[in-house]
Amino acid sequence: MLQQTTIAAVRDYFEKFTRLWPTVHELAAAPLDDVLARWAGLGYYARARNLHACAQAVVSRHDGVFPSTAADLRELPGIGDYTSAAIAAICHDEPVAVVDGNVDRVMARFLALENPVRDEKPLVRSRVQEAVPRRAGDFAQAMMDLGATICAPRRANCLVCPLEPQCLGTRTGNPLAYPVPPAKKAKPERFGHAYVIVHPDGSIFVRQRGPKGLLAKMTEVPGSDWTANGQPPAFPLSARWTEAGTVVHTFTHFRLTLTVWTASASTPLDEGWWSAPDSLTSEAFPSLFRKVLATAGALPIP
DNA sequence: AACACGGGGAC
DNA sequence: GTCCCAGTGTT
Repeated sequence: MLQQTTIAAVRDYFEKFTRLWPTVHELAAAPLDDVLARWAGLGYYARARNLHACAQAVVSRHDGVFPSTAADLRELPGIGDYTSAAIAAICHDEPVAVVDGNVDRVMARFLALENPVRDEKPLVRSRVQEAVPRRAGDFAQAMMDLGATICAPRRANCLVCPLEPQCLGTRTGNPLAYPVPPAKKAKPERFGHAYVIVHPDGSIFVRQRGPKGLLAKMTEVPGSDWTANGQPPAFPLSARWTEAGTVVHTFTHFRLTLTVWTASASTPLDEGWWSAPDSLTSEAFPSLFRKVLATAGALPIP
């Protein structure tokens, strides 16, 4: 959950997940759709699918017990270089380099890297690896906490930093110049339409998104493709359609503006289901579609 | 190596 | 508005 996501955003989700599925066996046995529904709103939904696949792999390949080494952990779904090293170091004191975003920043400053740290991964990893002491887990957490509290994104606090005597960044006089940001490109704009069909009994017609790509397998309301040019709406059924407003949502790599349309109808579309008002909040809606439903007046403003 | 992949909190 | 978060998987 904490991959690219702050503790503040994760905390409530973590509490609910561990209460609902306290063991790897229970998580492995849970339907994926339930896991996705509980993940809804947290983003990066591949993590939820990986978490579920990881639990199943631990049960099927490892008899329900997590492997102990970074190399073996690295084979599990959703466990990459960082997470495998963090588990091995913190749980078992394996002497491996644990490099998260905090450590990237600390090392970019410590080494005064002139290139974006993304392009210096091998160097950073090897320099951290050389420094790993006997208490590898404590070292890993110390480095991450140093980045989180002292060598922070907008403040370096060099006066209280234990690495200051050997830090090249502070020696340049402007440690905040590091890490050098990668050249960023503008976010494209996309546009589309969302169709909120309200049944006379108050339920909303929803469906599941496709198995791949953005927001895969999450719940949505019917809508158009999201293209760069604004197209007129193509309503999915004949009814009295009303424009309820627009929703603007920023994804990682583009900005989307959806026009929200509502109509009353009782005929379902090909694929999907009617979701009653009571069940609407437990559907696997990403934040985008929560905004759409709020704009349509079908959900309280989140 | 570059890109796809969400959402929110802090400033 | 911008930046960045205890990154991973795919191409």
